[in-house]
Amino acid sequence: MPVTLKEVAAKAGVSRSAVSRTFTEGASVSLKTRKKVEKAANELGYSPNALASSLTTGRTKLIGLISNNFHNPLFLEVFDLFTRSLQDRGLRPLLVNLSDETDPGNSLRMLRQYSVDGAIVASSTLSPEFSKAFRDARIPVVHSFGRFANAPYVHVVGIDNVECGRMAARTLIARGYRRIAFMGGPREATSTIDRRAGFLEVAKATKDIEVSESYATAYSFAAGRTEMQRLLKQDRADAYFCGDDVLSIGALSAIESANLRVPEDIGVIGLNDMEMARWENINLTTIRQPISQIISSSIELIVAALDDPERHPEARLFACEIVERGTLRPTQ
Amino acid sequence: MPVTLKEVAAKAGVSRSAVSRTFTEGASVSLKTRKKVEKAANELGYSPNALASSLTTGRTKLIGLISNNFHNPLFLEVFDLFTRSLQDRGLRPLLVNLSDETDPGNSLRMLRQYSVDGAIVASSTLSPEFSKAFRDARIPVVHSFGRFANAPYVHVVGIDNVECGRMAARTLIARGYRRIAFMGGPREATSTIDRRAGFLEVAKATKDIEVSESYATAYSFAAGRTEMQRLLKQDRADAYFCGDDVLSIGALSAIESANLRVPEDIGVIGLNDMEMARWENINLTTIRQPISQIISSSIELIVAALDDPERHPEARLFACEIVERGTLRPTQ
DNA sequence: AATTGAAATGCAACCGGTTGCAAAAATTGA
DNA sequence: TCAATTTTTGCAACCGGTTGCATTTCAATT
Repeated sequence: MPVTLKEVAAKAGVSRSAVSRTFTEGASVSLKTRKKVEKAANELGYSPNALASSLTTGRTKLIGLISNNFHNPLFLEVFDLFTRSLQDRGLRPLLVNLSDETDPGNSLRMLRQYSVDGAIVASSTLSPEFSKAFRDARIPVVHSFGRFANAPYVHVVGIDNVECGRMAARTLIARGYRRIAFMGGPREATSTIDRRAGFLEVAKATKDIEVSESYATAYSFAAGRTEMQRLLKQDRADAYFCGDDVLSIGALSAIESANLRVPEDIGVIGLNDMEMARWENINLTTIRQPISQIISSSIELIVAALDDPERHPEARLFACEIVERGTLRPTQ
Repeated sequence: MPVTLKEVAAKAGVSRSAVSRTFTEGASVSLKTRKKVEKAANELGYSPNALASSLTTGRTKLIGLISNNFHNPLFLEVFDLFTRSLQDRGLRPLLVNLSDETDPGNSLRMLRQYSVDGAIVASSTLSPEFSKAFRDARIPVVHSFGRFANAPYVHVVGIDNVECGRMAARTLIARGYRRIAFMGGPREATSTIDRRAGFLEVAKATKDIEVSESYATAYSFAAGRTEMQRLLKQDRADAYFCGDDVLSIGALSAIESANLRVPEDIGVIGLNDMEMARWENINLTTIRQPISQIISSSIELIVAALDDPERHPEARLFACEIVERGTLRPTQ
């Protein structure tokens, strides 16, 4: 049904090569034939079949966008930015939802079948096995929101979670909180592990500070609320660093339900600065993750990797900053 | 670099056709050659190139997933469900972000270049021109969250927005609110228009009810808050039906900031029942849109349309229900 | 053992493009 | 004006598969 090269060639009275060349950047065509071809193409409503051409060029301009974070509101912003930036560069996101997948095999196979030029793994909770699988299949990959390493196995773009943990601890201490605690997300996520490490490091190095830790079962509102309810029944801390904003908001709601005041009775600091943190009825003090920088950097990196698949893996880290809102006391 | 059919054929000592047939459902191959081929394929790590085969079969199993709602948290759930269901059926979502696009031409061209088998337009605010453009290009399309019509131009799956408006009005009236108001999203969105119509219809048909209306500039928290702040300075109503949950939450925050009590001083009812409405510190009474039904029905419809592109366009509507939470007084 | 029909196989053409190469056309310089 | 270049063009082969058709293989039947 769709118009093909051949038909355009026939109508324009030129060879198929000529048509192909008019639609190929930098190919050698005279102005005269180009005009003829363009005219015919317009009249027929022709547009080249990207998939057919990929067969010979070896490039599909398809990029696998792989994630398992379909419940973290931050990721709506993430998808928005990724899809727009990819589109702007003429690349197409093939979305892969890994929510209940643990084995990279399937998704890898699928992305190979569609000959994606590259893959972006966007997740802080996904096992590194996924990125590794792509690397081994020689598909350029960047792991966004991944874990930093001095000698990364694939391109990694993200934040320094250890430093975020330190920053959180320093901030809580500076506000005069003495009994501080880390409330993490899933124990096995590298982001949880790193944030905890930084947090404890500073807390333990500071005298007169008591520190404790606990874990919610997921990065979700319900998990945060449940965990905070449990904590409130016990011997609670003065301030909590929650592994993530959704978790913090869940915790805040538990605190509120228990008729305790924030930030006077309990302080809370989150991480991410997702949209809801800004909502005036939530007004969460948090650590901002510069997602638009992370994403544009990821795109830059994947584009570079497309040009040079042998490029040495690189880790790019971005600094985070405290966003002052209402859930922490002012500095003493 | 990737292994091709030819190599497998050589290794297995059979023709290329034989290899192709072993990987084609229902093709005629003897058990013996199938074994040989499978062995060779496994050893080489072969998996067929879906794009190359689409050239002859005319099917890519690619589905364009088109949306402009990258700021409505509901759509994270929507994307989650769509991508999973598509994957479950062996279809692949090619994501198109239409956020700042007003002309269907570009996206249509792009999706044609990639020979998508079909398209799902997931948006309540996108102009019908988009779906029409696909229909005209003879690409099967379903418009999810689209506007109902008796003789729809394409497949449409969604809710009866007019009926939702009526339901909202009836509910507010039943709770004893007398001065009720509609706070819509963008004026031009069909969802806004329809919800308003149903709301006014019931309100005007009920005696002793005073009704008014106003519009926020977007379906967003900030827009809802701003609009409610404006309303509070004026002669305000007793209860508001907001065009959407995010809008409602923005409105709630304005009410709270003005030290008015919900639901005693002002009642609010939203629409969507997105995740945040359930959050205990928000606890929004709202009208639930059955998104998982809408989505599974959309998928069903697109799959059917793939099989029979000439299938008559059909509109499927789903009933909504009130989700009772804390922002409306109990029935008097 | 011969006949028959069904199942399996390979050949070759095709899907919609791209591209190396040689021939043709246009341009340049003398 | 003509030879030497440079640019443009078309041919034909190829990318990685699929498929109609004729041929071969196999099992069932007599």
